[in-house]
Amino acid sequence: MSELKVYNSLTREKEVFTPITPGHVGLYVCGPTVSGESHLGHARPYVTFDIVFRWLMHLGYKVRYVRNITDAGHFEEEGRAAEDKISKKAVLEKLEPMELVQKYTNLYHWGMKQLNNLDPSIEPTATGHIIEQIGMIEKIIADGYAYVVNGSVYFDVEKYNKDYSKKGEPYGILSGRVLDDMIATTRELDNQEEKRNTNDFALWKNAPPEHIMRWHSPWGEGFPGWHIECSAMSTKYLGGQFDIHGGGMDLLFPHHECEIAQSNVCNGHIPARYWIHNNMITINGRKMGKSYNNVITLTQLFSGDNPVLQQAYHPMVIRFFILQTHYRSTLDFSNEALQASEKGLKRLWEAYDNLKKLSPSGGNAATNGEIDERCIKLLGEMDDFMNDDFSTAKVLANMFELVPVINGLKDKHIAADAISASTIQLLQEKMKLYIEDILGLNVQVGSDNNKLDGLIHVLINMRKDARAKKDYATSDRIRNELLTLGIQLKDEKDGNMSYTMN
RNA sequence: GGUUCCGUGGCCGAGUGGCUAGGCAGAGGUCUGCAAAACCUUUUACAGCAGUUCGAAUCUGCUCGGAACCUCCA
Repeated sequence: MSELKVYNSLTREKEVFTPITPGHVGLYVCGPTVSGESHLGHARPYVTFDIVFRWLMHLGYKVRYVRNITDAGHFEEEGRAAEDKISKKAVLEKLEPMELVQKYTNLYHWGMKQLNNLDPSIEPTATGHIIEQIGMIEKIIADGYAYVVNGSVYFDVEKYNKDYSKKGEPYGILSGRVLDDMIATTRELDNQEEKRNTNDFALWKNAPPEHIMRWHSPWGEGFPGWHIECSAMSTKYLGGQFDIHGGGMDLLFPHHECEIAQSNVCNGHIPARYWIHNNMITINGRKMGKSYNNVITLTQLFSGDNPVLQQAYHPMVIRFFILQTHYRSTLDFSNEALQASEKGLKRLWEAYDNLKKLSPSGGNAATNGEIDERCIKLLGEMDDFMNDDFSTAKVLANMFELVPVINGLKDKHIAADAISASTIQLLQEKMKLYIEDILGLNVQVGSDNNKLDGLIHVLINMRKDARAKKDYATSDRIRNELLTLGIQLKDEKDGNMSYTMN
């Protein structure tokens, strides 16, 4: 089997993946800020890195997957006016930030479950690691790369850039930005007067009186800066240098750049060796994001309750939609595209169902060597595609090429012994492995559907009887009325009937 | 303005020099009491211009168009 290659944003090249500690992988992914509901755009990185997680485990690595919850520090952005109003109320009437955080954390977890993402190994919160963050800031100050002003602490980007450029690690190494150019072109921003230079960023912010979330620190009451939590938590759980750091492309600058600077000062390393970034989901060619007012939340997506949605979409359709493209390409949302995914997934899933029912009736030798070899080739390539920077789109393409073979065997268009028993078995094992374990596609029919299944079979038998008597009025009525309920009967070649449900 | 990237057939999307993914939609056919599904066949491509090459969607340059980041953001 080929070796795993990943595209490293740091070098802008596809590189062979070699873990620092043989057999183990440390994976850190930037998680959500839980001050609002997760939307379709958030689904992308978590599905993307769920695939990375699953594939690394499949390759036999013991993976520690750390994905944080940002539940501190960012709340001043969430509508300051509303916050001021709330602070005048009694304690129980007030918006308690932790209540908000809890609500959206729960909703986020629900969404991840719907999308069938595996739980990370550790899901640390920013509020739970204030001490570690303060510790890191103290170290940065002690080393001379940060300064205190009015109870806030800022990172000295220019000094860092000057010193670390000598090591070949200038500020901007990840995003390709050149500090001198940036100084010339930086926009005017608020609250910049405390900084020595506009590119400096906050490690700790002094909390104004109305700010609800606040902690004691050596510099007074305040809250951590926007980037330090990831450095603190990745260091704590994965070490000063770990294997993979992931997140959305929009985090590349400044978030990951700042993380590199902080961690480099504290730990003497660029924190991760491989940086993996997923691209955005767009809608009408624009990134889906709060500031564009074009978000579709996950609850809306699954319920259809949003004006731009023509219908509800099953979470697995969303997952399939995401997997049909490479993670580094933009993915454009449209009802048409999602409906195409819905149909495609249904087709794949039905073939997979058919495959599970096939018994390897052929002999050891295939009577149609051409098809037999083609199956083996298509299945074998899937491993190479995954190893080639997680090309799920190609894996799915191969699966779809196998669909006509599977359906052909089932409908007897292809002779049962056309492919060998061992190839059938391989097909069954590998499709299960890929569909369920690696791509994580799982269309739950539900275990409590036995009664419904029995009921439908009563109707199927009635229809069979009617057809035997050539009472087509009755047989059509059963079929048509079930269809209006979303249950579609299909007459099979051998006189049996099957059904699918929407 | 700077940094990074993209422009593929009706739609979505793979694809880094020759072997022209895949899905959805469209067309024709097989099967069926009729359907549906399935199966078979099939049409429409590589933004434009110039260059490198025996040969380019794929490399280079220019033009046009679009996006992300530079500010919270997956």
